[in-house]
Amino acid sequence: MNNLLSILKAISDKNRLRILSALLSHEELCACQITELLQVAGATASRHLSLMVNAGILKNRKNGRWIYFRINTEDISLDPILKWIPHKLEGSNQIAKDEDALEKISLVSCEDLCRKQRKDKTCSKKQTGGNG
Amino acid sequence: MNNLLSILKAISDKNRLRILSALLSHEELCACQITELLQVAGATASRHLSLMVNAGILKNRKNGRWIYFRINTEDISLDPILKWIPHKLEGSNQIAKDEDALEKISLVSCEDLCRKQRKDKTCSKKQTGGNG
DNA sequence: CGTATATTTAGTTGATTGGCTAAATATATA
DNA sequence: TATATATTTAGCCAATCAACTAAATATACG
Repeated sequence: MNNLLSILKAISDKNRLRILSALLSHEELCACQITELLQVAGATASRHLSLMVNAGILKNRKNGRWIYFRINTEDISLDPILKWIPHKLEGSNQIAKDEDALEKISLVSCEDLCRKQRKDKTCSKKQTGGNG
Repeated sequence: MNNLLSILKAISDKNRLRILSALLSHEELCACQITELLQVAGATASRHLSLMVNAGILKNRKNGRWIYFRINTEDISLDPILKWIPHKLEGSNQIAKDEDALEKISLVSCEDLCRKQRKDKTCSKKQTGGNG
């Protein structure tokens, strides 16, 4: 029961459903790509991802500084729900937008993507010290 | 997406999963029977039930003072998950206990069950006035 | 109509959760 | 080794949620 509950809780959140849907059509995505897709702080994306890993829905693989996530296809007991979800997501506006965004994100290397995110983060900080 | 989310949220709670499991094996149960099963306040059971009705998972039917709930079998898009859940709940201790409890609950009429619950409620209240 | 009563709705409270920033933990590279 | 940097963890805050009690809303029945 607790196992099932952790699976259900891991997918009953908008952003985590978006992650799942992205990985159902993209095999493997880097943490920075997920962060870019959701447009949240890296720490926030990381928390969602580790929740899904802990629930057994995702697996990850480290490659240097980057960590790649994918659906855990080893647990075949998940097959039915992983098949059902995209069916219920058909026609979703959000998912369609995400697919567009993912196409663009996929074209950029993780290095470039992370550089951009670092810049975005700096710019969004309040300019307390001023620089004029 | 919001439709799917409301379904997932409606089943990603321990007590609501217990309700669902009970109705997967019992066709139809009265609000007072669910209340008895969960051992919560009637209002609490009612809130869980209406959440599930709003998500489209359950339907209800009024019969005099009693309201009976059952799985909404009209929405066939729910079939896959309704089949998957009991599979993932196999071997759950909680569900086994619930099945035992339901056997006993089913033997009692709603009138008797509600009378018992009224009595329980009265007894659990603090005896502010005293009666000795 | 008036009383009893099953269920729902309102309103409150404590726990959980999703978001953020900052600090800690790897990893690559000079 | 020291620096840069991708990700995770920790700590905080606001929002959500599950539980309760009390009040409101049906419904049965005299």
